[in-house]
Amino acid sequence: MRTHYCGHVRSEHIGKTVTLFGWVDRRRDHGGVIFLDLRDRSGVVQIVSDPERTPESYQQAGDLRNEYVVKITGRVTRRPDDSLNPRLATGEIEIYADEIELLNAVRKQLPFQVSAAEADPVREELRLKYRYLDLRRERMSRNLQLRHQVVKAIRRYLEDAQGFMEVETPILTRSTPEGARDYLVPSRANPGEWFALPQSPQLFKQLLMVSGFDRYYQIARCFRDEDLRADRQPEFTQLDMEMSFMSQEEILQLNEDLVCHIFQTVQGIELPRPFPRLTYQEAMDRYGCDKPDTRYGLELVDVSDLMKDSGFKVFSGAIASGGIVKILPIPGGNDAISNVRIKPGGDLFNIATDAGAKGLAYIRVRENGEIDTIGAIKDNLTSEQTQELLTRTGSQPGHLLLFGAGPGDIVNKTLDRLRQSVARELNLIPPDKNNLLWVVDFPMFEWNPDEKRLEALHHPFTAPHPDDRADLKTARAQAYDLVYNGFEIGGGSLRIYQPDLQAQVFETIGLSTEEAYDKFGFLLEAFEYGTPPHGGIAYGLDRLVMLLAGEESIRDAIAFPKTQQARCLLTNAPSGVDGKQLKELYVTSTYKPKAPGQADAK
RNA sequence: GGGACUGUAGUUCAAUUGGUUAGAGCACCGCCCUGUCACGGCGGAAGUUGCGGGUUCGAGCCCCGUCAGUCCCGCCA
Repeated sequence: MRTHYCGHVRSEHIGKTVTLFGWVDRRRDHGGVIFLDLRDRSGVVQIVSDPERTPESYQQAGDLRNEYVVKITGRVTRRPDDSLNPRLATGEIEIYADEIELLNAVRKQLPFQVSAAEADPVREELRLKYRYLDLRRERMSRNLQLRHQVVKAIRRYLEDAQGFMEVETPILTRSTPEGARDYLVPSRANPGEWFALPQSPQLFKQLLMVSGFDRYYQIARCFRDEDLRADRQPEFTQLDMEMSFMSQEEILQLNEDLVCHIFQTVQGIELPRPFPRLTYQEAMDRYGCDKPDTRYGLELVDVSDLMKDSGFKVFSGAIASGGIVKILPIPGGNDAISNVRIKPGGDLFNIATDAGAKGLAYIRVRENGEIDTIGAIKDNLTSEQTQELLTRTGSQPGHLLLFGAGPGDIVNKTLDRLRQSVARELNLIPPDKNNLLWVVDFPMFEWNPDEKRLEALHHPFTAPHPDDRADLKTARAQAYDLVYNGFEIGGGSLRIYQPDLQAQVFETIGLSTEEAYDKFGFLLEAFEYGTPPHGGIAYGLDRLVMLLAGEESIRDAIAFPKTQQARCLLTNAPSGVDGKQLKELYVTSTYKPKAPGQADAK
């Protein structure tokens, strides 16, 4: 009996004859026996070519180098030697080759060692140029398999357990209201007009609700033409969901279920439930951030009321002009953080000023309960105020207190960045911790100082909290984000389904009825044909996979990612096109793209 | 648009204050040994120091420009 076990040979196959396909990963010759490591997508299997058994196979194996695609037929045996090396993929079983067929050659010198030890770094530029080889490496192969497992778990749960249905939405479409820059595609059939690639399927999924597909999901590709980061790519994948007739509470419950299912099936991790919830206000108060990393403490303390009448004008002045004063207390900060770093030119000072702060005040709590600080603070604090301040911040000897004073958004931004930086430096972040939490009750709108108007924080179809209808300007939204270890991995909202309320929201953000209809009249018209109450959520799939894989770059969760300059080093896209193509598209350009690396040409 | 870091053999790195013929591990090639598994031994080949210019008696190292990659700010849910 000959069984085909390509890529899945395990100890239960011992005694059977198998056929395997793969790449010769390494070849060694010992004691007249030739060993081949065969790499395929399940890892590495050791092949033994025994000269006493089959002279032909020995001859073939002897001619091999580490550079062939092969088909090997042989018998699975247990390794005779019991000194197994558990670190290696090979070991427990091996295969006596009866026949080795060379299917294809491989260039003898690879750009980098595919089988190199995990610790061996390779320049990312090279990895991206030869991505197909990079993906052969164990780490990347594992990441893509993990991604596949996550998607499979999502589909199983949503379709089989919850009755969701996947619907594909257009890639060539209109601009949606997310607010990022669009990728545009010229229309040959409609001279001078342009498609936009979707920033998300937002409008289409709401239309599907009107159509009666009350539980929709899609693994959806999205595009945003903004600058890249370690966790941002110009094209990325969302798990996009929308459902009708469900309350916010029901949506959160279903999604907790989904996320627990993913962690359970993919990682074998049982997440504690229910997920903690923070209101937006609590998150900003305690962490200065709407996606707080709650794996460690370092919570912020508001001392505005204490400093209101302080003689220290930086503090009292900030409050007088509508700002706040908050403290980031750092246990052990006295020893760990020197004054040089807090004062002008220091790294922590720079973090503060980069965030918009004017400076960085501090107090050091000494052994005897005394405090060290700059004179201007010390001279203007009564001993009662000092005591209250130390009590509120839970200060012990050794604490360093960093102050933020000024407009609330700048103070929060400053202390949030300092908090994260300090936590990393002091190793306060526990490994292997999975903190998931909901942030709820986001505000509906945010003041845009540049355009001098209110802006929808989420998007303009987000429903306001039913208790806050009286004054929409300050209303909370029925919007929620899912935060995982300080990363926003999902966000959504209940949507507006009543036309009059929608009109009020447009009015609030200064969008006239005409402008609104011009932008998304098709959606507003659809809503006149009986819209069910609905809401949804979208997850950043690449980011989720990155975090589950323990990677620090989203690129390591994507098969073929772009560089920070939004180029593909493998295909060298984007590229210039010939004039004929442009002419067909009625696109004229006076800008001649330079070839990448042109300056290198002689 | 801005800031920081990086670029040396196929690859990962080293090279004192600017000073001889730019070194090492892995990979590659040859020979030997060996049920090996990061095998071992001996030998070999391999370099426009990203590219262009400048300073200098002399530049991998200093200066200017440029290309590429990474991280961050702005931007972006």
